[in-house]
Amino acid sequence: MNLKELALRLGLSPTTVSRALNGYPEVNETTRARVMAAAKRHNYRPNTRAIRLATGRAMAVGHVIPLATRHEIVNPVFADFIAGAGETYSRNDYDMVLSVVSDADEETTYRTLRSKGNVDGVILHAPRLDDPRIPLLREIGLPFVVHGRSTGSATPYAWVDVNNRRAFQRATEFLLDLGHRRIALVNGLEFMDFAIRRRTGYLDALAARGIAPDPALMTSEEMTEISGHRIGARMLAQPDPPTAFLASSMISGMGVRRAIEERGLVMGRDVSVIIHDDDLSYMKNGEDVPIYTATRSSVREAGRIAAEMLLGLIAAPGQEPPHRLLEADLIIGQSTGPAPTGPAPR
Amino acid sequence: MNLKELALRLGLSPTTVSRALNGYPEVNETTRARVMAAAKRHNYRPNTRAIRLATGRAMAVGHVIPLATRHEIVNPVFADFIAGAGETYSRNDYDMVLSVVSDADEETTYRTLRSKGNVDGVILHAPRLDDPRIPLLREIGLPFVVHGRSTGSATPYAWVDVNNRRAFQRATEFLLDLGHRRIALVNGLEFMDFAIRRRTGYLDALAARGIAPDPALMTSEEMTEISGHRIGARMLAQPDPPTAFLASSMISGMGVRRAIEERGLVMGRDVSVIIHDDDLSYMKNGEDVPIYTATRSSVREAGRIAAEMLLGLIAAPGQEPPHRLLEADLIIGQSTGPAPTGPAPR
DNA sequence: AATCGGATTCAAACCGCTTTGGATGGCGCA
DNA sequence: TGCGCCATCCAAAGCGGTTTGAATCCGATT
Repeated sequence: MNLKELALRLGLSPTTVSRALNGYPEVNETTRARVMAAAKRHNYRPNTRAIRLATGRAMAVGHVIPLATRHEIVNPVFADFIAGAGETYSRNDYDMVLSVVSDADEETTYRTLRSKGNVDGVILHAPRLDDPRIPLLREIGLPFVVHGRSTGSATPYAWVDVNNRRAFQRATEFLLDLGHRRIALVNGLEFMDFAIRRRTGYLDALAARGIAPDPALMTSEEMTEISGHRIGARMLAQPDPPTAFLASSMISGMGVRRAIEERGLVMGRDVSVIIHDDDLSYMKNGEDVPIYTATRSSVREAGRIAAEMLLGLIAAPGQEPPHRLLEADLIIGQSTGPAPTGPAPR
Repeated sequence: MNLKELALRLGLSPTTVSRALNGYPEVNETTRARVMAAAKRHNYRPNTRAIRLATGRAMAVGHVIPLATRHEIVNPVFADFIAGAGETYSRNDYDMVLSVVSDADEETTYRTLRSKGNVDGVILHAPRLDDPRIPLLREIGLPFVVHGRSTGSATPYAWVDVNNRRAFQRATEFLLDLGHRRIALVNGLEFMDFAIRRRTGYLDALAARGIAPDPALMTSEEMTEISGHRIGARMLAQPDPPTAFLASSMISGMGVRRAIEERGLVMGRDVSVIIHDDDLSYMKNGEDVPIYTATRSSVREAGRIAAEMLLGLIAAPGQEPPHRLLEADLIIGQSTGPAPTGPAPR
């Protein structure tokens, strides 16, 4: 059942039927009702491909998922971010098209997406320092929103980000207030923009209390359980071990916890741990009470917001690039406590 | 730059240019070379929307991601499955469109996808027992491939699945060979088809050795760390605790491990653990040597295979639905050992 | 020399919708 | 009665490709 056929049955022209269905004013309300009814009755759905060609809009947005060729890692937060964004898209009748692409091909992908007209805009994931994709997208004129920010980028751009600096600053302050002085930072890879900001927040808080950072307490690695465990174990074996850890993700936090418990110590009593919690649906920080004290910010919510921003940008191009800074909550769990006085047990 | 304009510059008709670019035989090779060169020079890319309308094909496949409304869980294996499938799609110039949809709207989504012509086929995720989506898709005539299987489904359908039954049977046998007699099953929710099959494999292995299953050792919950921990703790506190655990995912296995260590026991020495390892890129089972003994099957590879199967189905419809059963590897890690003789320590 | 057939090329229809630029008809008003 | 103005509807021209059916060219065949 297509428009022409429906029009035929109604004894109307395709023009009128199209207008009736799309809510244009120049059609009699009685007629509109008739058309609507007939459309429903015959289960008519306009062909998306035709709409797209006729309107020149793709009614789709792209998410280009870079596959770091070296370690082939798929970022675990994607699933939730996309779930959030997806809700927004379906509500607005947009398709979400994903391109999984090795990062060598990323530039080509954007250019192709643009010239073939597959999408009306894209979300940029996992930005780095002075990310070259930002000027690229600007140059080819494809509307985009960055999930995160890119320190050093000269081009203005739209973004949605968590206030990572402030989150880690607050977390550090919280630990300092509990009396901790040796606080380890288990950070993600620092070519990623968010990792840099987190470190800055950590350093700022230390500096404000006049505490010199100890390089031996600062690491920057992939955020896996293994890596968290290795780092935790190594640091706790030091002569002057940290009494608290600040971990960039729940997963690495779990590794740290394992290292703590392996030494017969108790998390929250002997050693404190704060993690950053993306509030992933398949990785909850406890069921009712949080296990870990955490800086929490829902990545799913970020997805929703980024998607809305992008649709706005597509609808009204040429405006000043908007942005949104989300504050993370500091939620108190059972993994933190006052710094132990005296020598550590064992 | 579009086809008409390119044709104009070349002094050819759009017909010829189109044919030259698409490799049709009825065009002089000299002309073809000229056309190709001009296309490259002017950076011509045919407009996808026009191709789609003209050919009647969407050149896109859909992945409908159900969002269980109750717990709003995004399945953590999606990211990797999709990464695998995505590679296949880009190689074949197909788009991957994701619809995130609450499972109440799932039927509508499939029907809409079909009648609006957004996709040429879909991948069905997370099948349940006698899954109603299978006859639905068959009825509306949308080609599809199921990731997993659906016990009890009368309609034939295409699928790609891991041999879950056999994997868990082998894992159980392995533990039995090590002398374990009280083996706990920490299974996923058993309305999911894969969970049922895993339990069957476990039961089969026990039965083959004449061991009666103990309901107190069999659980079926969401596969989270918390849940694994709770189950592990409860079971280990029983009067006659299990000496081994079989966990349906690495995450729940991590919870079990924590419960073990909390009791001062050592995994692999006092209590054995086998997990199922989907080989997720962000959740590796150890770096060089595996930590957990595991039944391993790459979900990313499954994505690749399912995507290829679907593209095949789209290209040649009406054939007998193909399927592919992937065997899981049983890889030996450090989490298993001979059953302790005598009473458990402590 | 006339005919034939293969190799090339082209004009035009078509895919299913939107949108522009009129037509048509009824009604109020001078 | 004549005119202008709305309200309503329609024919036709796109959108940018693919594909059908036919034309043209040319060397080969008879």
